[in-house]
Amino acid sequence: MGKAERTRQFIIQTAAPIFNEKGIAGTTIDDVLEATKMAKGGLYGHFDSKEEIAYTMVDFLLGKLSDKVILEVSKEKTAKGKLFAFMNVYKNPLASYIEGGCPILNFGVESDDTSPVIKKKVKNIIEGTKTMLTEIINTGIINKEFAETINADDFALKLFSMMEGGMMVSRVTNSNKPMNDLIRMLKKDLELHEIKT
Amino acid sequence: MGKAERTRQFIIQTAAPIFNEKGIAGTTIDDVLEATKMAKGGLYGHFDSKEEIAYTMVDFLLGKLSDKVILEVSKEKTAKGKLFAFMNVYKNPLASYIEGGCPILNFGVESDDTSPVIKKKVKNIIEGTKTMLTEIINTGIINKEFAETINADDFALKLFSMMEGGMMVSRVTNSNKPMNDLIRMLKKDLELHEIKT
DNA sequence: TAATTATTAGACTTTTTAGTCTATTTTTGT
DNA sequence: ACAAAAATAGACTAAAAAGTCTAATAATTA
Repeated sequence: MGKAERTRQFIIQTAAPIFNEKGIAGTTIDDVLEATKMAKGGLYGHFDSKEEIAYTMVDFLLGKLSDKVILEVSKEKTAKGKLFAFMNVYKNPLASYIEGGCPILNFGVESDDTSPVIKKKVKNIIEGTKTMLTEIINTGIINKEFAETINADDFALKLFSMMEGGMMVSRVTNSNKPMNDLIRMLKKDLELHEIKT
Repeated sequence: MGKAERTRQFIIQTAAPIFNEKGIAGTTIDDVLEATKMAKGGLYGHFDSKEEIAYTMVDFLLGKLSDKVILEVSKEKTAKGKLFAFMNVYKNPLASYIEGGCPILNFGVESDDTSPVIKKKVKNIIEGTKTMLTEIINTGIINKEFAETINADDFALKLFSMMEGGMMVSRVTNSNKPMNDLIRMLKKDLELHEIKT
């Protein structure tokens, strides 16, 4: 990795949280310059426009969350363990894994009526995540970990939607309690379908 | 209502959907002028600044949603009917009651790290809505409509979070299906606690 | 290590956005 | 209908934002 690529990565890692917190429209190039202590020429040597910067930040943040989820989920062996690990990534919305909360939620809400390009990126992550959760649950059914009473598609959608909705509620109300209550409910719900061995 | 107040209301009703769709940072004064066909002098005769316009739009949109919810819920007599009516306000995220989706979600996500004033407004609506739902459920328990197995606080939070999360998922994926699936699950869930008469 | 290439600083230009001001028009109360 | 008050149009100013350019500096490699 040459100097240019290292600097590019530094810019991305340093400025990405700002985009996650203030949104794309709410973040200025000056914000990026201030955070990175770079001058304009330096920044524009690595990116052509604010739009390109924004797309890069969105890709980086969605990828970072995705990597974290995959890492945590893959540490667990059972379906139940994997689903619990997924939920645990979302606990603590006030000090979330990525500053500013869930980038899926943030960019999803910002882009749905303003940027088809970003909307598509978010859509892909949502569908990938939902598919992953569905497969975990179906594997759990096959392995006799869960009863066939559980509907994998439904549970995956419910779980994901509660994490996203809970993220917003917890962040706006300045409390981790809503999210923790939701996670507790989901874990209990899941255990209802569990086949005790 | 004099001319001034009528014009002010016209501006609010005409421009509010733009703020809901594009966000506050993403909406310009020129957007408002174009939508209302007004000139700058006209607009600034009714508002002092973009900030004041934004606050007014947020209040209007949150109030409009709140009024709609109260109207629909009050039409029903049973707790189950009221909860179903609440959910039905959220169905059809692609052609939502207010253009641009749920203002609680939109402004909650935009303001949580950028505007304490708007964040507070959203927080109040969230808490009011959750309290309303909790009271409906508790009344349902008292009236022997629901078994005491239902936890009012938990169910209210779950219901609300699923509507908000589902709103984002449905809008980003361009499909009402996620929201409709969530509503179906919630109705089924509720009926599990129902005392059949 | 010298030559070549890549990177950076920051002043400058352009564009966009917010906000002001005043002459004119419109409304309203008598 | 008319005088007083309110509202409006739109050119103008101010500020903030994005984006460009070049001389200088630093990194890379032959």
